[in-house]
Amino acid sequence: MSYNTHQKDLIISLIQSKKTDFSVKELYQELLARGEEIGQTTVYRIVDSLTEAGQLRKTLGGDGSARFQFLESCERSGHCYLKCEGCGKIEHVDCDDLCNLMNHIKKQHEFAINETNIVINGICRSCCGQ
Amino acid sequence: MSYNTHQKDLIISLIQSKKTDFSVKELYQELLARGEEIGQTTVYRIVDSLTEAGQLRKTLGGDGSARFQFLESCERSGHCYLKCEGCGKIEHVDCDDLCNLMNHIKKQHEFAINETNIVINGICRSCCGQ
DNA sequence: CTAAGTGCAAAATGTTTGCATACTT
DNA sequence: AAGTATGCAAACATTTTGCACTTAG
Repeated sequence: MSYNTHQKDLIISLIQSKKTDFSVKELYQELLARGEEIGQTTVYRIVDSLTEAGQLRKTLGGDGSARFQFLESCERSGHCYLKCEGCGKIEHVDCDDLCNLMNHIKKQHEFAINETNIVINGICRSCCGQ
Repeated sequence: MSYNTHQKDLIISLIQSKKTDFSVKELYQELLARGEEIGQTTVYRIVDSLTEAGQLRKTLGGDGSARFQFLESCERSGHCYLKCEGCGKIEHVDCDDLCNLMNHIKKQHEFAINETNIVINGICRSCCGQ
């Protein structure tokens, strides 16, 4: 089983408030800056377990280190994430066109899509104007 | 400018034959196993420059190290990659449903999609049967 | 001949592990 | 009390850098 600890609470409430992706280092330093007491190793361990539990998605940042995104639990079909390569912000999209695409791929290409995991990269509106 | 070297030729012809993704280490060791003379640093450097040039796509492997996929040049809209999480094989898809989805996202969500970069993960037919 | 590329060894970075201590239940 | 989590320091792995040497044009 698993215990509830102060450190887990700290991390979970912090990542739930995040609208962009983040690295372990950023998380750790943000907690330190708030005066919270936590070890870097613990941040690694909690982030890993949340990733295994499917609450975070792990990706590769431009600098080569791992970055994580908070995933709201969203089981239903026809859902994907738009990730801005400018500011790192993640948007959610639910729509019929995506549903159609996924059905097409499943049937025509005989490919079982991992639906928790669809990320489309690009530039969001506010970054585009700059 | 840039020079054509033996090492570049080696790497480019090797990655073009690859149907799955790969790490720098795998590339390096495969070359060594063939008796080719090349330094690990050089593999890193050439793979990096190919990535910058858009010929490779960099992702994060389960073990935390970087993996690369060879991307055929495919500028047109309505194209994406299906990556099997079982065997690592990459398939290409071109279809109208994807085009529709991308138009929808562009217009409705005001998001400029990076079309060179769309990867959908899942399990391919042959891995599914296992 | 000059600019670009290579490869070694060393350094830097990101991540994991061993272990003694502290906390949850 | 027993099992789990924490945090430090050390170990590890991957990737990058400095520099002398080689190669392509």
